[in-house]
Amino acid sequence: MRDAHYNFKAIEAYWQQEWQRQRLFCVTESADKSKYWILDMFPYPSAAGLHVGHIEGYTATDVLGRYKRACGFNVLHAMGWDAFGLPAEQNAIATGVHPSINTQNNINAFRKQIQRVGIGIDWSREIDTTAPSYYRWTQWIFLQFFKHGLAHVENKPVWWCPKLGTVLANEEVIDGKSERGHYPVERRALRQWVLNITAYADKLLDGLAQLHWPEATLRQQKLWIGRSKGARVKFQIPNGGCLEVFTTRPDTLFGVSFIAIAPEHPAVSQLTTDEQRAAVQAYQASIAAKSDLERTDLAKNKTGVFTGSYAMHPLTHEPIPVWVADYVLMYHGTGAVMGVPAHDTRDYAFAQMAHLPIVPVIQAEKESPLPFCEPGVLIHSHEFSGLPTDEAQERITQALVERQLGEATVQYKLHDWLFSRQRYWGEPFPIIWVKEVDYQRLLQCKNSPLHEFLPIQPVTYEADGMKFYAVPLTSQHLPVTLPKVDSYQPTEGSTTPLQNADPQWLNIRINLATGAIEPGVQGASTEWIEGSREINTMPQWAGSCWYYLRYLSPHNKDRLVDPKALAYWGTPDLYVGGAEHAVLHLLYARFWHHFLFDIGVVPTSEPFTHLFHPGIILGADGNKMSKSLGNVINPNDIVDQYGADALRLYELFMGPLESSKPWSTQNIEGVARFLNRLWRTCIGPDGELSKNITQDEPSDDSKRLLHESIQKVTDAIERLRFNTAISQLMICLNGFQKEATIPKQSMEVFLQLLAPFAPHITEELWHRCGRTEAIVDAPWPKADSALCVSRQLNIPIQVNGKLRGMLVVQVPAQETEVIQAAKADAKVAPYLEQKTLIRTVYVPNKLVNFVVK
RNA sequence: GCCGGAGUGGCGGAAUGGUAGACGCUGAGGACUUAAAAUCCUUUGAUCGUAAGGUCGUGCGGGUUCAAGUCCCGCCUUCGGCACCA
Repeated sequence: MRDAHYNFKAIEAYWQQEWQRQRLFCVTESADKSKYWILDMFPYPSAAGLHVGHIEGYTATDVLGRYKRACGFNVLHAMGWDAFGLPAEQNAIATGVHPSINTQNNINAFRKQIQRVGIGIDWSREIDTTAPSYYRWTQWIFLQFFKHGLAHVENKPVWWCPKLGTVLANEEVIDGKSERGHYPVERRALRQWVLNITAYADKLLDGLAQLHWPEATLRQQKLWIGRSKGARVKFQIPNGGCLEVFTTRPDTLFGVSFIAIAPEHPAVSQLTTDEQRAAVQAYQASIAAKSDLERTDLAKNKTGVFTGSYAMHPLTHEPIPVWVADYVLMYHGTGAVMGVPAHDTRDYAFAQMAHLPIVPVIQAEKESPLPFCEPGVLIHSHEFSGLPTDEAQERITQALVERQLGEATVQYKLHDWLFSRQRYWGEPFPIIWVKEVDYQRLLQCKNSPLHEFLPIQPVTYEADGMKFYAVPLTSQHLPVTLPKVDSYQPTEGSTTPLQNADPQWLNIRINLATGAIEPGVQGASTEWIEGSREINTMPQWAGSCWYYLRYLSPHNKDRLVDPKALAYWGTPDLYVGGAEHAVLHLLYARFWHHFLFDIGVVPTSEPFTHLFHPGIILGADGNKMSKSLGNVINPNDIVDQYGADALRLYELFMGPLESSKPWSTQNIEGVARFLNRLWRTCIGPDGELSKNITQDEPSDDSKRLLHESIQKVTDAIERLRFNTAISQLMICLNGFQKEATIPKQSMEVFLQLLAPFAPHITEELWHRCGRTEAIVDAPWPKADSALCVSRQLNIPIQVNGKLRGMLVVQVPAQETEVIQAAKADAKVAPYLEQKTLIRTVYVPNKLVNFVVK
């Protein structure tokens, strides 16, 4: 292969094949080398193929990986597929073809695309969340949650999306629409699996402190967890019992002029007097008819109706009117609030609407209009008057505790994680539902293998007057694979496509003593209990919560992750992926990892200590790339036209990695020219190494340029400022070309610097220079800082901060000499005449500034 | 509404408080060519001036400093996030 012109197609194909053949990027634990683990958020293999945005991220990590490797690190860079999820299932519904077929096709296309841009991946570690050998461990982790009482079943109002035929987690609902597909959602009460993430709220919050993450992402997680300290306060109500409210401002307790409860609050009908019943019921009906979007519209005026009842203030014993108001949300706190109009904006608006008293109980430092929502000093608050907010909160809470009418508590915005979907293409739950009597028999059979994941508190649900108990299958039953079904069509209510599976799969019996399972209905006996399988599947997030761990020992059959591999690789040194996962994936995965830490599976509590979000690549029109706008760039077309190296180089040259930037096919010409110029510089018209590449010693100027480039490129890669690294490489090549000849040793160093960005062309030229090892395995060049300093410098001379002249000085320059010369400079002197020199600022090797009057 | 990021030539963007606009694109002029493409050279912030050179200039208004794109205060625009969370 001795092309005279830059035949990127042949070069790229050849080296990609060669790297594969040599298994160049396959790594193993190696005690004599430091590890560097670089992790990309693995993609969902969509039918649309890899996006230029994916490539930007993978190229960035590849550049870092190749660079670290040249620096002597043992670099782990693996790839996998987050392949469960709705689009494959929607396709299955439309075509009747099993989602796994479609998924495998997409995976093959994605893998090929990634290989085509030359990303250095250890493909021996490839994982696929839909492979039974993988989801066996997803199911195993679920069973651990189950065993530790963190997974249970609730019949609760959930977001139901009729179009998708499934429920969605809070996080998957945006403005009353599904995150995927933007279909309307509604509230429905359904039986659901729930993971108790709120039990980890504090750990997830506290753990943020040790993370090197973008500030905005840390803030988003913090706000999402939404920890608020406050108190629960009981207001006694007429027919006995209490109305409990949550407040973060117990210090304003004496300013309560009403209590507002959510329209769905269970105490509404008890509290409603006969005179008010019609009005309250009409109000409830009007709220029920509204969508959540309408209800939560901030701009709307406050509404509500009086129940006719009064609750008793816990400290003053005064009667407080109880209102029903839809600005109170049933799903937060207790679904009831104490209205303190003087010190809460919402309560203030409500009180004005309802003509309720507004009693100030907090004094502001200076005159402030009501509502005043800041801390201050208490007034009109009996013995607590005069106390500052923070002290009053403690004292008043204490007073409530003494009367058993309140307690200090912490409330989270974070809700438990809705963990089941009424769909087909997801991990089946390894759970069997049995009757109460059978569960009791299981409990008595103390040596049963089925106790492996049995929780202390049974997980149950009731239907048609029957109570069902969840029995966890054992490790030996895993994986529970997806059965074949005739129809993937989503269903109404709480049935799911798995309901259509073979009854032999749906109904099984389990041997209490041995844990053996047999298909179909065969009747119970002394040894066997009968049950039916859970027919929900897990949400798409499940598989992505722990995939990175599997990269460390992807083929291990006995363990989720090999502890030896874990001890060597630790946690990823850098995790790169989109900011759109700031709360969803990153919070869920942290939760799982914290839990795995608690049960001793992993040695650290946090999975991702260093995180980076690449910016989005927009269409040439500045809009987000989308089919409907017709501004989508297909990376395959770019690779065909300009080559993978040009694509890689351009994507990183566009701008800083973290910022969003528009695509410009015109600008890619620039980097393509740069690569062509490099080729022509190295290869002569005969296809051999150019005559201009010589064994000469480099000139001082070119030596300085090279070492300056080593320094700048190295520093830029370390700081992920790839765009400036590339510009320095362009400067370097421009400089080389000004010389009559280029020393081969300089060119080889230049190729090494460019290699992480444009691995194919540099590998080719490197070998044509006569080198035999892979360019990534040549040690990264070191800058000689002594060579970087120029012997001559241009020193700007300012007068009163304005540039007036330029001085050329020899480098070890004496201050007095420089200043003398500066004063004497023909362009500067006139500005100093007739003036008094007040001050002379001299910054060595930088500038001179004369301050005159 | 609240919280955060960002505003620099015709465009993408550079610039540890120290020569604003590196590098690239585009445009203009030129060389090579029968011609074109490719390539190479010159030039390309605005403005005044024949020129030397001057003045202005990093969203707007102030401030700190010998010196501000960079730091501080107050706005505007824009992009994200949250959105009655008590």
